[in-house]
Amino acid sequence: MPELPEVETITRELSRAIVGKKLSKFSVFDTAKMTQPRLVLPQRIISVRRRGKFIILDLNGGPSCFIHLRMTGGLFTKSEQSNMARHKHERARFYFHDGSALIFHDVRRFGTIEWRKKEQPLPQLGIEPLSRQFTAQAFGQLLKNKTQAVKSSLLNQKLIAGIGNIYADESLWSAKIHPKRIASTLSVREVRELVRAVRHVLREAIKKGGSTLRDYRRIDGGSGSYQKSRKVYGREGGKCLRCGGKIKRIRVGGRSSYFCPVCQRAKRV
DNA sequence: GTCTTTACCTGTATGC
DNA sequence: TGCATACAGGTAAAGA
Repeated sequence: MPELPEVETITRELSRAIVGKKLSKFSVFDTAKMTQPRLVLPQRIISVRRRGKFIILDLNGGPSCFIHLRMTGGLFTKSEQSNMARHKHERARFYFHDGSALIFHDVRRFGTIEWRKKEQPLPQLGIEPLSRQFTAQAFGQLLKNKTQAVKSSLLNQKLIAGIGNIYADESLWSAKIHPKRIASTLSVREVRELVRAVRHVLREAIKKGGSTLRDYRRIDGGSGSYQKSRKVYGREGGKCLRCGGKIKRIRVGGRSSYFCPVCQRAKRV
């Protein structure tokens, strides 16, 4: 499930692989979900960047291509194989002048590709958690009126852009905060600790190329390795690596949430 | 307006 | 083996 570290990894790899290439053709195969854009081609790819969980390809003459991988989407580069047969889950293909291609693969068809002008705003996205703007003060302001569970706030892309289920659980464990704590009841110290934890967890995950638990793959088909560093996510019944407590799974906002009931206590407010 | 639940979607695991 | 069912979760839309 691509979250910020996975999307950042793909963005960096794509940047090395396709910036400077000339896009000569773009084909959509899943016409029920995506429309064929009106594009004047060829155009050169001038940059690949990330905002939240979006991957953005900028062309020299515009528009830009906004890709969201959602649950099972993936981007794969193929050298000299732009004429190769299409896999049943391939949803779109970018063809380049040199004969190479970029494949958009998505089993569950949640992923999106949108072409829009660079200056056209993205859906409202919150603070980038790895930017300077993500301070304890700024985050505290965002949470101060929130009566929802802190985990739901972490997953709210309008507040913070890029965190998904895995890294929300890992960050809350690192900060010793129960996922169901009401966001507005966090102390200044706890908010500071959570900001530190989010930054730390995301940075470590990027260093390891993200987490490959099920579907996520890098652009050459390789895996990330942060799944080996997970402390709680997917470890129901296992021992807490900090206190030895038994990791529990509960549902928060309709999502499976893993935590240690011993060192992430639900505090009375 | 805020928060929670549901729908979208398909492969995989489980139980009968 | 074959079928039914539950589950995974990012996001938008519907419902409370």
